[in-house]
Amino acid sequence: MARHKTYDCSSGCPVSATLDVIGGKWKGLILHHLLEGTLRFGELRKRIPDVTQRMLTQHLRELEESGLVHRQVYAEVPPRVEYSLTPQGQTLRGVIAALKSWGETYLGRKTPEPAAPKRRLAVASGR
Amino acid sequence: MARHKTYDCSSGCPVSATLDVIGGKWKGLILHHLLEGTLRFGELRKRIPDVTQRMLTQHLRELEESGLVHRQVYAEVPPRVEYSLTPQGQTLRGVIAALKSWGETYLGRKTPEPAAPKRRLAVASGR
DNA sequence: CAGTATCCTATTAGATACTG
DNA sequence: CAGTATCTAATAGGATACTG
Repeated sequence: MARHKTYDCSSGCPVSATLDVIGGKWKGLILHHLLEGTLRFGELRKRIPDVTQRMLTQHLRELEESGLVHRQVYAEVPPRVEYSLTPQGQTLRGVIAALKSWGETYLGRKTPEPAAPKRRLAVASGR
Repeated sequence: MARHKTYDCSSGCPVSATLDVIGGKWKGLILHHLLEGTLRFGELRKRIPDVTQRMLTQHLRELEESGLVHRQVYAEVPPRVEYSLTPQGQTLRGVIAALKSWGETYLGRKTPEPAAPKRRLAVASGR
């Protein structure tokens, strides 16, 4: 999501810092797939059908700048570019796993659209 | 971030689902503070100085709609509203902890602005 | 194949003022 | 105190066309 700038809760928001890095619309997915191995640009596209070329490129660049993804360009023709996780990127495995596991439970417990119970009503007599 | 809509990788992106729910600019922080106990609106503001009133309200509403936060309104004057995590919200504890822990290491390993090594250079002779 | 370049829309967030 | 209402600015994201 490239919120890498303004971040003044100086050295106090590791939670936000992590979300800044992995919180783009497709970054979770990209990381998830790269955790299973090196992939070429086109292979990533196939695994994430709804991402546009532009967004995939952009997010990969951001992940690269964050030091999580390595971009290996082979000087061939046709060109070949392989993406893989850096050692630091690999350390995200546990985090992604936690997100995935929680999400599975959350999606399981929740019907797609609960259509809000009634909105704004939860009053108690003051004590 | 309220990307709760378009989400067609039907039942396949629990990672994204989780990020949709906790990925707002301030949601991680809000959740983090509420994990330590019930807080009033104003108390949350003090703990997250840079959030605007509007954003805090909005994110709290979204978290409430996601079923993670409970909003308790006391019919007093001056008004008092307390926010706490629902049981489902509590289940996020491990996730937030993982984000926090990873973020601490990440921030520790990374100087604020590495000023990019040289940009776009990582070629290898094709094999 | 693996991108860039443009253009454009939608979503998010911030500032400021007002209120039950 | 705990919000709403407006208005505006900044970003993120998408569509499409073109290229080394």
